[in-house]
Amino acid sequence: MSKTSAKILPPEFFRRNAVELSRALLGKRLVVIRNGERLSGIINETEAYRGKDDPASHAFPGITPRNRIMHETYGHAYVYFVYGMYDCLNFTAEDTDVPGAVLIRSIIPSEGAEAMERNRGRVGTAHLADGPGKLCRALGVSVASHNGKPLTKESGIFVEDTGFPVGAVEAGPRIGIKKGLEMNWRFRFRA
DNA sequence: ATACTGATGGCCT
DNA sequence: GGCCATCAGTATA
Repeated sequence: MSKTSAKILPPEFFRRNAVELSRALLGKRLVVIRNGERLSGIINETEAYRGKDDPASHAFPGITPRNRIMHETYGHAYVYFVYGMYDCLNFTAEDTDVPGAVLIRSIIPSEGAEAMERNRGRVGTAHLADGPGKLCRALGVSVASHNGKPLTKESGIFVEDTGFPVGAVEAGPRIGIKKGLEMNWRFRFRA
């Protein structure tokens, strides 16, 4: 039996408008290699963040130490720490020197679910990785270990196309922000 | 199901 | 010093 190998998305995949990239990432598989093990899940919820045209974006005020990678280049991990407790994972988008990123809000666990349960200190796949902070805990993603890394096999964090069928996509306002609520830049599909 | 709240610390002006 | 791109617990329905 030969298993059809999933294709790793190349950097060029991310080189586009963050809003378009948000939609395009739905159904793709996020993979993190941890202790030699593949931890992965299908991306089912994302949010787009841009630059000067987006008051909710970390990039809105201009370049700062934290958001630097959002401006510099596409196809990299932008990981930030919020609320004193949680890490959130984004993929940088747009062309070089144009700010933009996609926040990964939720994944449906596929490989390594048991390790994810341990990482989360919780039993069962329900609500294991259905939030930006939760999925980082589950996958072991943090600022220290992943921020600024290119999304490649060598980095141990990348995205694959497995041909997962995405049904109807719903768009709505982004979560947890107070500005930019008029943009429907949150996307998701139901499994 | 929705609504509220405390925890907890880095980032930015 | 104020503001968070969050979550788990609790309460209420």
